[in-house]
Amino acid sequence: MDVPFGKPPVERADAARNREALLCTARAMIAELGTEKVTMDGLAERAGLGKGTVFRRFGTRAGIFRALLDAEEQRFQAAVLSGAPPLGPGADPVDRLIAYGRERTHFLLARQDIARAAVERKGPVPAGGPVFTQPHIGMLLRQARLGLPDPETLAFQLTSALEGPPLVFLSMDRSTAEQRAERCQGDLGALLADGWQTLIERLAGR
Amino acid sequence: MDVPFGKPPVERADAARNREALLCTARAMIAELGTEKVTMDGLAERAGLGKGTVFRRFGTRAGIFRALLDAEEQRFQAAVLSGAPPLGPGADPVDRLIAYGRERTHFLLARQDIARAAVERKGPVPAGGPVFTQPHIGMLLRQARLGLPDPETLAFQLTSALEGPPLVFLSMDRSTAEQRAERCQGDLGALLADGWQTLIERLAGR
DNA sequence: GAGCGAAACGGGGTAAAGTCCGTTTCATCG
DNA sequence: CGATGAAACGGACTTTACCCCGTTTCGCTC
Repeated sequence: MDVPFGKPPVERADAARNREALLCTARAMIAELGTEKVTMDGLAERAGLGKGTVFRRFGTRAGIFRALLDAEEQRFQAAVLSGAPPLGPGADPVDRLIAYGRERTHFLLARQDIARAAVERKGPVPAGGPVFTQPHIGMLLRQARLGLPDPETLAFQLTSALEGPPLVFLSMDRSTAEQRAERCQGDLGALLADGWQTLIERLAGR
Repeated sequence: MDVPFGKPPVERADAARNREALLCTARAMIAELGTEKVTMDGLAERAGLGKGTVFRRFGTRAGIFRALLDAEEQRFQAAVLSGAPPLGPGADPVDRLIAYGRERTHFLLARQDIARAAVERKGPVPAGGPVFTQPHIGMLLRQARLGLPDPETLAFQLTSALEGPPLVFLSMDRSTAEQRAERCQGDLGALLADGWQTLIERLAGR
């Protein structure tokens, strides 16, 4: 029985350089064309690299966007895992749930285009987000001791309620959402965050 | 100002015949290859028609699956709009909410492959489902007079909690879900239905 | 600083969705 | 019936994600 990964065989210098170049070019293209128009060929050409390289680096189109989100996602998760309460550990679980949802809503909404482009269209879960969100919500639900029959499943559904709107269901033409936001004199983020809070508070019987 | 559609210019005979043929062929191909492997070219060829015809008929790949679901979806909606309580009108709104979610869960799960293939990967909402589900949930939430600050947004999020798992988030390799189902000695449908019920009951303060 | 194995690169190749437009077929009306 | 305009058809064409594999570069070792 051997240790699987003694060292994650450190990335080669050229590879690292190219990844930077690609991410940088990607950001530029997104800024000037929008995520829709970023194509693998286009990106490769504009970065002065081969198409094969792009795929080797990111595996899939969505992979590029995931990579772009990665640094921020790390910071977000760090804030949750070891930051200040109520988002971080230490606060009451229900308060943490509320804080998590509010924060996550704004996080996703602020990066909606890229986040949406980062969801893999085939294969497993919309990667990245849910992978962290679901277990976290599950843990907090259990800690909160709300007498729920099946916290796991509920965590699954709450994850969907939280990330679904920004990631998937909000793909409805933006107008609908924005219209409602205007009618309610609040931005969409606030609406969703408040909705989440309501959901959790009721769930907790407050 | 003229009346927009005096008559929805009745479908031409050949068009109707071809649509049947295509739907029929599609069903056959799904049964024997799975939804993944159903391609527009393949379908056209196997039905002995041109590719252009397939697109004219269904607009998009997802459109085929939507068409396949359509009849059943109609029946489902009819049961909700004018069937027997508690799914249909007449029962207490909260009971209707619970019934709706339970029924919808099973409906979607029983057709998961096709339902998933029917979601449009670009453009507006995952068509079909949410378009009906969201307003319906919204209506029931309002009727229930639960003192919710913003039933509309909540309806949006609950729709995501309800349809997200079967349609999107459950794309996680089936194993995960099934493992949990086994561990909990219940099928996934029951788990999700119970989860939904819990969510609504707590929301209603029961 | 030359050799070597592994990793990265490049870009042509494939498959599948979706578009276009010239041709064919249908339903209607004289 | 036969003409006629609208709708449907077909299949070549375009675009893109993703694959493959021969070639190049890197980093290490002696």
